[in-house]
Amino acid sequence: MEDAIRTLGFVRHEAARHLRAGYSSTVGLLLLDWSPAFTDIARGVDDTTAARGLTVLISNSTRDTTREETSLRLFSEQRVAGLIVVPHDTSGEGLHRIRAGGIPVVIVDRAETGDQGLSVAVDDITGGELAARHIIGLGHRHIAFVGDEAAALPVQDRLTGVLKAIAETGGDIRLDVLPADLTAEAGRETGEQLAAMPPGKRPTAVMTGVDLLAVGVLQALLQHGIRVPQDISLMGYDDIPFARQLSVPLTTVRRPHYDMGTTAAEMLVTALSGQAPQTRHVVFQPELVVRESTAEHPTRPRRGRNP
Amino acid sequence: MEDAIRTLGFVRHEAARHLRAGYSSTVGLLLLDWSPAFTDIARGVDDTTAARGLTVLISNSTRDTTREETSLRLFSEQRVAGLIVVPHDTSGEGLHRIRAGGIPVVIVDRAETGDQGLSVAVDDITGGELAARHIIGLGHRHIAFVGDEAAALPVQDRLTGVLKAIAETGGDIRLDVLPADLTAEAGRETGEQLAAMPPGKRPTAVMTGVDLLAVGVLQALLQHGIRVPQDISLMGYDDIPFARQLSVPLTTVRRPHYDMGTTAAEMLVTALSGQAPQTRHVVFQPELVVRESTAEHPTRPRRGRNP
DNA sequence: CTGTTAGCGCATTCAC
DNA sequence: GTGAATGCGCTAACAG
Repeated sequence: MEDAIRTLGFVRHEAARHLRAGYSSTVGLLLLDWSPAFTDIARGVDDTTAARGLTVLISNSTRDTTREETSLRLFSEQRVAGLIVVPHDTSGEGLHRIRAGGIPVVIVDRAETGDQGLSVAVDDITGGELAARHIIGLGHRHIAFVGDEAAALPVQDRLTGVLKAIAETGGDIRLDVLPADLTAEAGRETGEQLAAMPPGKRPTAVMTGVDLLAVGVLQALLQHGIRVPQDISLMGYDDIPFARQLSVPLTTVRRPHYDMGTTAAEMLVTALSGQAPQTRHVVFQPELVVRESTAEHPTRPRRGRNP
Repeated sequence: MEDAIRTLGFVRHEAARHLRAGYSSTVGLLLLDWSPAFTDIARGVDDTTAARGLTVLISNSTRDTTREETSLRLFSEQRVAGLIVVPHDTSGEGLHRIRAGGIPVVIVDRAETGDQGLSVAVDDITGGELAARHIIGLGHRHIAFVGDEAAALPVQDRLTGVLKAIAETGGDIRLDVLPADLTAEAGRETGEQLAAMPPGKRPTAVMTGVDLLAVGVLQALLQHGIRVPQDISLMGYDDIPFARQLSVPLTTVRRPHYDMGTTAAEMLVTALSGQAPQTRHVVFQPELVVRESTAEHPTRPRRGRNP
C-alpha cells in the first residue's frame, strides 16, 4: 500500500489537509532584514523547526511598517500555526489582531512582560552599560555613539545603558550621538565624518549600535590613516561571526542570536503542543568581548599614575 | 463593504482559496546552508518575490540528500507554484518528480542545458582559471587548493579551472589538493596543518574553494605568526561581503550572488505567468578581485629581472 | 446585477 | 474490519 502510493507518485495535498484538519504545520518567521544577526536567528529557528517537521515561511519587513503589516496579513491568510516575529518598532496593531486570533506568537528582540505573550529578548540596557564602562574604564572622556536612536528600540536600549553608565561615573564625559541607519554603508559615511573632524575635536572612542556599523566606521577610519585603536577606540555591538575576523578584531558585546532563534522556536513548539510554557519571557544577558579595537586613551593616562 | 470586512476582522483562508483555485502564490527556496553566499541569494529571491506578492517558503538541505528529499517532498505537498533550488550534488530524483509534475523549477549554481529546465549558474571553471592565473602570474610554483573536491560540484569546477590553467603554463607547478568541508572551521584546521609544515615544504600560495575557508585559513596562519601575503599568498572564492573587511583584505573571485537570486526569481515569475523565458540558462561570468592577501613569490623574482 | 450552488482533496464520521 | 458520506472556506459558474 505504502509502496503503491510511492510508485503512483501520490503526493498529499497540504492545502486540502490543512483546510479539513483546521490546523497547519507551517510557522511564520518575520525578520527586520537579512543582516548577519537576523540570519543567525533564522538559522536557529530553522534548525529547531526542521527537526520537528515544521515548514518555515520567512519574510522580512525591511524595517518598514507597511511591509510588516503586509507580511503579517499574508501569514494570517496562510493560517500559520504560529509566528516568530522580530517586530519593527512602530508595529503592534497587526500583531494584536493575530494574537487575538489565538495563534501563538513569540516576539524576539523586544522585552515583553505579562502572562499572555511569549518573548525572547536581550538585556540591551545592561549591554550598553557593559560597553560604556569598558570605554570609560579605558580613560575615554569624549565618546561617540553611532546608531539610529530614532528607529530601533534595542538600539535605544543600548544608548540608555550607555547614558546610565556615564551618569554613574560623575559627569565630565561628553557623548555625541550620531544618527545612522544600521548598515555598514551608513557606518562608512559616519566614519568619513569622523575622519573629517580636526583630531583635537574628534571623539577618542566610538561605540556603534550594531557591529555592521562598526565595520563601516573601521573601514573609513583606516582608509584615512586613522589608526584603531591607537588614534580612536572602536566598539561594536552584537558579535556577529565576522567581528573577530575584521582587519582589527572588534571589541563588542555579544548577543546569542542563534540561541535566541532556537529558544524562540522551542517556545513556539511548546505552545503549539498546547503545553504551558516554562517561562513566557526569556531574557538573555549580553557579554563583553574585548578584542583589539579598543585601547586606553593615549593622552589621559590611568588614574593614579601621573599627577 | 471593504470596510465591513476590515472591521469584522475577516481574513481570507489561503488554504481554501488555494484548494479551490488550484494554484498557490507560494514559492519554495531550497538552499544548501545558511552561509553568506546563499544568504545573498536568498535576499535576491526575497526582494524580487516580495515585490510580486509571492510568499517564500525557505528550507535548507544542509548538503544532506535525505534532508533535501524531505524538503522537496514538503514543497510538493504545499503545492508551491514554483521552486528555486540550489541542489545538493547527489540530488536529481526528487527534482525530476517535481518537474514532471509540471511546476517550474529554477536550478541555481549548477550548469544546465537543454530546452526544458531553467537555471542560473556561474562559470566556475573560468573562475578557477582566473584565480590560478593570478597566482601563477605572481610566480608561485607550489600551490595548495583547499576544498571538498568530493562533494560540491561548483568547487570541483573551480579545481578543474585551476588544473586547466596549470596545464597551460607548461608543468613545473605542484598542486596539493587538501580536502575540507566548506566552513570557516574546516579552514582553521587546514590552516593549522599548513602552519605545522616546515616552511620549506609549505606551499607558497593557498587557494580555497570558498571564501569561508579562506577566513579560517587566514586566522590560523596569522595566529602562528605566518604573514599573509609575505609568507603565504591566500586567495578565496565568492567575494562574500566580508572578504574585503578581513584582517588582510582577501583577493578572491567574485560571484554575483544577489543578482543570481533576483535573476532566478525573475525567471520563475516569468515561467509562472506562462510566458516563454528569454533565456532558459543564465551563466554569470566571475570576476577576479585583487586585494591584499596575494603577493609575488618572494624567492622567485619576476621573470626577466634577475637571471 | 445579486444570490445560490457545486466541488477542489482531505480526514472524520457514520453505516455496514 | 471496509466503505461511503460530509464539510472545511473558498470561487467560479450559473440562475434568478
